Amino acid sequence: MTDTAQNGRNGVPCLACPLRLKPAFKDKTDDEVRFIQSMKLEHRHLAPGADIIHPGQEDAELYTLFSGWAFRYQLLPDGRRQILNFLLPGDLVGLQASLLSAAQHGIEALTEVELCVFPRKRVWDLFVRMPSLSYEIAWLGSREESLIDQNLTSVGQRNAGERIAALVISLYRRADALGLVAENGFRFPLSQQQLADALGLSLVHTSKTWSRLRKAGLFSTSDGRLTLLNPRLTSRMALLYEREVEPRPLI
Amino acid sequence: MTDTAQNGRNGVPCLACPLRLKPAFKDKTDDEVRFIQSMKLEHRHLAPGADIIHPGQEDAELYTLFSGWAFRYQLLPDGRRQILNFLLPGDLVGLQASLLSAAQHGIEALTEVELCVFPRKRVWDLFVRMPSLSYEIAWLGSREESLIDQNLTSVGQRNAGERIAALVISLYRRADALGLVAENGFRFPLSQQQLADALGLSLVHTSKTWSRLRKAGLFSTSDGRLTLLNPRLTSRMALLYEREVEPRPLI
DNA sequence: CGTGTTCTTGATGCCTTTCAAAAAGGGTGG
DNA sequence: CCACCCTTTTTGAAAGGCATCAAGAACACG
Repeated sequence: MTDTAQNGRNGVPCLACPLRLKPAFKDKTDDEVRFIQSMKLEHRHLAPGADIIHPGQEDAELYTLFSGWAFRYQLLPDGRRQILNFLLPGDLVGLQASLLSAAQHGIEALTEVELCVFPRKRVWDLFVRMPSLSYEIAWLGSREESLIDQNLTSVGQRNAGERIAALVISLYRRADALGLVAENGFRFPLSQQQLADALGLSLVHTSKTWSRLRKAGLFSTSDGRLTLLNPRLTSRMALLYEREVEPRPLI
Repeated sequence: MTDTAQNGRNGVPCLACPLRLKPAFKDKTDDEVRFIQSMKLEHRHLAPGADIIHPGQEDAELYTLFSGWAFRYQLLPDGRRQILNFLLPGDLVGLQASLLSAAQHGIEALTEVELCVFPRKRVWDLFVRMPSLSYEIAWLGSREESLIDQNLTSVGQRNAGERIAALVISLYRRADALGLVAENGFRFPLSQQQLADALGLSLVHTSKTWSRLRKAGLFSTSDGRLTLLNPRLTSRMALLYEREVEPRPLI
């Protein structure tokens, strides 16, 4: 099913990484890819719901999400949960946690995931030995910050319908850049509770608004997939204008 | 009034930077500080309300905030504004904007500010020549992301009173680490409109909740200063537990 | 085919927004 | 120093969006 079995403990060799071929990612020199390969400790496979990083963890490793979806979240002492952002294939996972002394958030697998594991200790090496990669890591960190900025703007300023539209559009575009969209549809593994926690809305209100937008013909769902029926209307409702998705580094 | 006049266009020499002495910051080697000095193009002085980076700007420089307060924000097409985070002395300004091809946000001076200007073009040099500094820049980027995470959690999960309490506590702690607090009071230059935009609340509701918390004895304001009268109660209302403020790099 | 989870729907209430206008500051010029 | 104007803050009233409570429907799974 995955490549793990055929390729053993380290999965696909980085030089032959299928993700690298996607238009979403920038080209790398062989040197860089070889360095990445040498840093890669393990190819890890986790089940849906598994903890990738738990809140407060002090020895979090750095990962690249090879396949599947995950999300980053923060808890309040009384149990309320905010989902901060979603992680899709090619995204760096745990950069913040691997740089800071303790993780200020948790990361959980949303679907089955495969992770390329890079030991925390070697991140420093990378900065010393591979400036080009370290620059790209900082770039990816900034890109993630920019995504969170947008989520914060959404939660702070948009109403329920606008928030849902914005989230759907944004995930659609990211999935599309990865070649995961077929006939305007893509795998959409979020439960309504997770949606609610990402949007800063109650479960009930999320459900009602979600079905209102479906009935309005913005999108449809079936079998864990979401199909965007009216992208124009959806992005207009979201007040979210197109932005070029420039290719990004894949570490 | 400021040191700018006496020190000319480059302000205080970095080796004698008074900020560096504060306990909030980690020590640096002379080599590192000299490199920073050599990268510093200018010491810039701006008035309150000035644009430091405007939304969409493609040639944003990198700055360190030497004195004063600023904030980062994002606009929706219809004019709604979300303030993403506040910047205090010693904070890196414009990292995201200087790495990405176009700024996804604006940055505005809240008070008079002094900025150390580092040319965008030389950021790459820094990654090649000074791995220790590049690592610290990535670290500071992650720290900023962590602050935004907390704001997102606040806006998504806390009610009006809790949000205000959390913001006040968080700014208090940051100001305290910089030695800006005297007798539990510190300069608090936010208008209620800015507060509202940071909290994701309407101006009216912000005003009412703000005065409710004042009357409840959490804090008082006068003359542009805020005094924290009941830190325990405030942080309990905010559901915000203490966290060690570890010293951070000052670039 | 039970049993637990997730999703849906209805009813109620409150937190927050919106509308409106007065009060309080802040700065300028006479 | 006061009159005047503009911005910011405060307060009241009404409406609405969203949360909460509750329970039934749909679904997944062993």
